[in-house]
Formats: sequence, C-alpha cells, structure tokens
Amino acid sequence: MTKNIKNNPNFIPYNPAEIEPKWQKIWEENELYKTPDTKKNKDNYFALTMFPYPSGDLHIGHWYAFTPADAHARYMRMKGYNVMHPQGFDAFGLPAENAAIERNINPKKWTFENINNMRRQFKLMGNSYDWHRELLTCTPEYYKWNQYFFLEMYSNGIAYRKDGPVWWDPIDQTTLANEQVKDGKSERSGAEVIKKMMPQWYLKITDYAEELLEMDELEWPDRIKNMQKNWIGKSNGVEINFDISHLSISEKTITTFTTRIDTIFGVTFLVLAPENKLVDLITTSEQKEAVESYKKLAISTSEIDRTSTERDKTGVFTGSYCKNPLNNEKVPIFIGDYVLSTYGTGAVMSVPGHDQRDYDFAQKYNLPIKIVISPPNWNGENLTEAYTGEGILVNSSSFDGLSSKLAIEKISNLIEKKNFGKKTITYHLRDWLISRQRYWGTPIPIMYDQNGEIHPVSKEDLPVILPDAKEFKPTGQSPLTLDEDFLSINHPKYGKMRRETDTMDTFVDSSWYHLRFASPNPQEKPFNKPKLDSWMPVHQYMGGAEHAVMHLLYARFFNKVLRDLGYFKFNEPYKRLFNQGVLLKDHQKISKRSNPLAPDPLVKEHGADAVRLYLMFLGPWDQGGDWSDESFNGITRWLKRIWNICTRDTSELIQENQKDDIYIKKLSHKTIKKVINDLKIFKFNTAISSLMEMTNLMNKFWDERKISQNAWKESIKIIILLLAPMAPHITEELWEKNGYKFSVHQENLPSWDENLAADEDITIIVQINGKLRDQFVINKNLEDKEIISLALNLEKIKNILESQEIKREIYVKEKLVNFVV
RNA sequence: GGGGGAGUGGUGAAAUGGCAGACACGCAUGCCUUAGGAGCAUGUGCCCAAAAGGCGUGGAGGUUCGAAUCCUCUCUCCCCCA
Repeated sequence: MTKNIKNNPNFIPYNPAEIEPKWQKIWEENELYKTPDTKKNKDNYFALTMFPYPSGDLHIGHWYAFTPADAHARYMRMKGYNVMHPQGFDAFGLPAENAAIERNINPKKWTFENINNMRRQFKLMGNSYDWHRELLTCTPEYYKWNQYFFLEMYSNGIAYRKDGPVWWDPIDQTTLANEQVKDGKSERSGAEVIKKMMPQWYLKITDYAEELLEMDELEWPDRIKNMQKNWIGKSNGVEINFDISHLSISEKTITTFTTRIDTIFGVTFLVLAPENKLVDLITTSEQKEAVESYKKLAISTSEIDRTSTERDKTGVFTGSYCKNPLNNEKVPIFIGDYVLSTYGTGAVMSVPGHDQRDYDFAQKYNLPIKIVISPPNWNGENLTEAYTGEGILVNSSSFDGLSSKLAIEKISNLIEKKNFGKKTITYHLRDWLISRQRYWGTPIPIMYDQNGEIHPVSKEDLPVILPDAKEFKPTGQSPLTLDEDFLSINHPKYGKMRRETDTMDTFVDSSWYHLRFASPNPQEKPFNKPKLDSWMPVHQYMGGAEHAVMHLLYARFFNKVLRDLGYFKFNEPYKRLFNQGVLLKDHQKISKRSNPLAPDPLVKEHGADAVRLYLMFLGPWDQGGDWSDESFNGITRWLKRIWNICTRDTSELIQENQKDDIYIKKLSHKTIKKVINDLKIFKFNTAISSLMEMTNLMNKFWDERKISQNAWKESIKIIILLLAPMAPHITEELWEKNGYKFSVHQENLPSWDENLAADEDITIIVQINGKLRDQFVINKNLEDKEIISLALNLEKIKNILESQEIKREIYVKEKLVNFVV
C-alpha cells in the first residue's frame, strides 16, 4: 500500500463493503438487467442455470454453480448479444412438508420465507438476473399449466393410470419414479425402497425411448449423453419360446428373452422368477412343497439382494421339463430368485457356459455346463468361469464355425421363419411414475365417480388449487385425503365425485420452466408463441451432473411431447449444456450440518467480487475444486493491486509517445485474445491468471516510467473491460473513477489485433536428441537455413557437437531446432 | 462385472505432440512498519554444500527426431450402471 500512498495522497482504499451494495442498488434502479424480448441489431441468447430448491440458504455450492454461470452470461452480453439470464425457484417438494411436520410451520409460509431470504442472498452475488421474469413453481399461476399439460397428455394417451409394482420410499411414505432410486435407495431420503402394488399415474416416456437416444444435435458433455444412453438401455434381442405342450396345461410355451441367441445350443436349464404365473401350473406334485417354501422365502427378499452378484444363487426344481425348439433337447425348469418377474418375461434361458449367474447356479446344483462359444485359444478343456465374450460357435449343429455376430443374425432369422419366437427390442427405461402421496405439489387434475371411473377436470376449471392443509404427517396416503372440502365434488353432470389426492412429482415442474421464462405472464395460454420462438431452445444450460437421468431426461421428453402437440417445432430444450464440478472443502462434500461454509460472512469480509473470482480461479469449472481459506488471500491481494493500478494519478506520466508504449499495447492485445478465448469455453481460471500476469507486468512498466499517459490509460480501460464479467462491482466503480460512462456492463469487450497479439521476437529452442541444450532469440523474418546455422554456432552447442556426427536436423518453424546425433 | 473420468512440486493448478510446473497459495530471507492475518523485493520441483550435472508428470512397455499429451498393459481414486 506504500506505493499508492506515496504516489497519490488522495488514495482511497478498495472497500467492497461500500461499493458493492451501492452498485447493486444503481443496477436495480436502472433496470440494467431487464431483458427485452428483442433488441435492435442484437441476437437473443438464453443463458440458463438449473434453478434451485428454496431450502433456506444459498450455500457456497450455489455460488459455485451460479457466479461463473453469470460471468458467462455477462461475457455473452459484452460480446453483443441480447442475453436473458433468469432465475426462479423450484418451490414444490418434500422439505417444505417435512419442516411443517418437524417444526409445525406452514409449508407455504416456510417456502416463501426461504425464497425471500434466498432472493436477498442472490442479490449479494451481483448476478445479472432479470428478476422481472422470476417464477415460483408453487404458485397457481405456474402449476395450473402442469395440470393443463397433464390433461393434454391424458387426452392423447401419454398420461395414464396403471396398477402394478412400484418403488415405495418408507421414510418419505411415497412412491418414486425409477430414476429416483439409486442402488436400491431413495435418491432423496436415502431409505431402502420396497416394492408395493398400487395404482399410480404414469407418463409414457417409453414411447419416446428411441428418439431420446438421438442426441446428435446436442452439444452436451459425452459423459451425460452416455449416462442417458445407458439409462434408456436399448438392447436388441430375441424372444424365444420353449415348448411345454406335453404338460397339458393351457399355456403351450415359456417365453424367454435373450440378447445372446448365439448361445441357444448351450441352454441346459430354464429359470423362472418365483412370482411367474406359470410356476404353479408346471410344478409337479413331488416338488410342490419345496417350490412353495422357496416362493415364500423369495418374496420376502429384497430385489437388491436378489440381484446382487455377491450372493449365492439359489433355486428349486419344478419337476417339469421343456423342449429347446432348436435342437429338441429336454431342458429342466427351475425357479430362482435371481430372476425377477418385473424385468423381461420373468423367465431366462440359462447358458451356464456363457453367463456367470447361470454358471454359479449350475455349479451349485450340478447341472451340465455346455460350451458353445469358443473362447480365444480354447482347446476343449473345461472352464473355471463363464466365458461371456463373443467368439466362434462350437457344438451348435449347423451354426458351428460362425462368429457370434453372424450367428445371432442367422439364428434369429431361423427362429422367426419357424415361428419359434421373434426379434425384440427392450429398453431399461420405464414409464415415468409421477404420483406422489404427499401434500406440497401440484394436484393431479382427475376425478373419480362412484364407480371408480376416471374423469379429467375440464381445462376451464383449472387450476385445481392446492388447499391449505393442517395435517401433513405422511401416512402413505396424500394428506389431501383428509380434506373433505377438497376431496368431494358435486359435479353437475356426473354427480358425486372424489378428487385424485396424489400430487405430481416435482420434476414435472422443472420439465418446462425454461419455456415459461421465455414467456412469463400469459394468463390464458401456457406461453406466448412468438416470444417463445425468439428465445428457445436454451442456448446455454448450466448445472450439475446429478440431474443427468432425471431432470435432463424428463425435460427432453416433455419438449418432444409438447412439440408433437403442436406448441412449437424445436426438438430439444437445451442446445448446449455445461456441467460444473463439485465444490469440496477439506476433500469432503460441503453440507449444512457437518462441513458448513456460509457465503454471507465471506462476502461481508472480502466482498462478492473476491468470492466470485476465487471460485473461478480454483481450477477448471467442470472439474470442481477444493475450497481453501488460505489460498483465498491470493485473490483479495490481487483485487487490491487491480484497484491500486486503476486509481493511480497518471499526471506524472508524459502524455504520449514513449519508448515502451508499443510493449504495453502488445501486452494488452495478447491478454484480450487469451481472456476472450478462455471465457468462451468457461476456462475462467486461466483467463484470471492471464489478467494477473498483465497486472504484474503493468506494475513493472509503471516503475520504469517509459510509458505515456495515453498508453497507460488504454491498458487500464482494457483490463477493466476484461474483468467486468467476472467481477462486476469493482469494475463498475473503476470504470466510473476513470471517467467512463455508466455502465461498464453495457460496453462491448475490446477486440484484439492479431499482429499486436503475436510475438515479434521468437525464442528458438535448441535441442540435441530431443533434450533442451540452449536457446536464442531471433527476428521473425529469418530464413530456415540461417536459423539452423545460428544454432550450430552457439558456444554450448558447438562444444557438445564437437565430437559427434549430426545425423539429422529438424527445424520446427519459429519454435525449435533439434539435432539428432 | 461393464462403461466413463482423473492421477503433474509442500498445496490449487498450467502446458493436449515441441522450454514441464505459467498463475496463485504456502514457505524462506530481506526491507518497510508502533503494530500486522497489511505492503514491497528476492528465492522456492527433486538429488548434490554449491556449481557443473543428473533425475522428474502413479507404474511398466511402445510409437516418434521429440511424449504429461498418442498407443498397449497395469495400479490407485472418483462418477454412472449392474
């Protein structure tokens, strides 16, 4: 600080606590970030971050997600786009209700208090949000359209009600969608889920499975695309029927599904799921007792245990046999709990030679193991584990010698020709279960008459308002079942009706919110089409990878449904996606309870700009990072240096034409090029480091005093502009202090001159056998030959080469010379 | 078990076929200061007292004039799926 004080007795130190609130207020008063739907000579650019759940406080993880995203939006604005960067709250969901139960607070009140607090905290970040477009999904103006789209889907067969096995979360006391179960546990509560039979509402996402696999037009990380692809889980296979006509029951065949029909000649037994309806029909009287007791055991075992690869495979013989249609071999039929009734056909053809689970089962029950696919270098010996790879067929009658690929094709064709079965495509993806037996969500707009028949609420009667409730205890039934006023309707046409009491999965809310940001207010329609078309699809979406197979898949599905219903033409909601990494502290996840890191005190002490810059400087945004209080100092020191050089009294510099002017100019242009190219691809860390380099060198230029006032001022202007997207407050203040017109955020980024950004003097590296031995500086315009001879004449190189013979000379233009000896 | 990503100083990291460690933290020494969780200067990959030199991007091999970067195998960690 001595430097400033010496140079300028009027020096005012950097005080973020004063300037940050000041500018936040001025921005708000001037509606600086209010985004018009069109702006003359500017293209629209929709920069969206995944909106938060209003859990109460914005933690540092939110800062990590939202401030670099804002820097990118600001950067695009300064590149000349009309940028919309909206924010809202994903405001329905269980925590509100759980707070109501635990602390006896009204969920609505709790939610709105949290929203108010978080909106205040959002404003501390200095983000360029257009709050005029804010949306809260828990308001009737918003959820009315959830209901509207649900009815549209219902009348088009996409929403339907079905009784069947569902995942049940015993802590949250509600059903869950398949995507919301991870490793057999509820993604939200962490409880082990159980299977229940219940009628529930579904959306037919499986109709779109094939189209959802098409991701060519998406500029998304491959990782996310792969996760979606794996989740959809398309597999090509064959359904083949094993003959049981000799058993004299109504069923004549057992259908199994396999992706490896090339192993059909290796089938030595069949395993049915214990729940398979055929089991009772085919079990012989001798086996009845054993089968019954096994079934009881299996039903009480969790699905996770049953499919665990660690667990012993068990089963019981049914006493019956079937016939392999391809070779007429007699095949014994077992039941085993590692086969699930809910996947495929509930029966598998077991090929112990080439499937590990079948191999384990065969070992345990002494069943024959037949090898029909030859592993590489196999000479007929027995295997100690299943060979699951592809190979050449053996012991497979006329198909011997074929490759697995070819055999799959030929055998499938034969099976279809002879009517033994058919080629089938299966998907891992299940229809989206959207019913939740909880209160704080969108009521499903359905009524049941006294016969239990389904009647959709008519669109004119929307929204079905979520009533205020008094009791929220999860009982396994929606708390709405306790509200008689809500529940019973006297319908003019159908008489006494009962409302559906389940509410919608909150992922419905986030499946189309981006559309509403583009067109926030129409009361009579879900959105205004010209506005929608001018903003959509979202140009840049930013958020965490945890939503890869939930939100991101649902939103793509919703987009395609609404497209097919004629609302718009675009195929995808989010054109580009960037996933930020996870922010840790002491190598651990930051959480409210165990490892807290509250941003508000940090902002109070160091300022929002410092926190923003530190988070961006940590490392590459997509890799995440580890917060450290110690390294934070680097950024606060640098901000002080920035403040210092941008507020110096320049009167002691000569006005123009000084010796080093060209060098400070070249430095500026190099930095412009580097920062602009880095921000484009979210490399904030290296953009900041090149700005640091520039400030360090500018200090040196100042100390030498061989620069003019004009050149200095020009460089100061450039540094403020380049820093503006990342540190909006300090740059606004310095912009004003340097006499420029409000606001720096409405300026364009400077452009660079390629010639100025390039180096004139080039350092040539001299290597011998690829090892660095010396280096020298040349002028750009030298001939290749001259450069090589210069290199040969270097004292060091001469000494080393004295007793050596040069075999080869390699010259890489303007980079290096390598002598091979 | 399958798929994907990562592994570089004491620390966060940079370099994506051409000077390994930019930038920053920390540390050390010095200066300034009544004081410092302030500022300034210099140094800081490892080995060697220093210089010269050698070694060095998880490990082993390969391609290349040249590899952190490309290829093969392998170890460790993280994520997704079973």
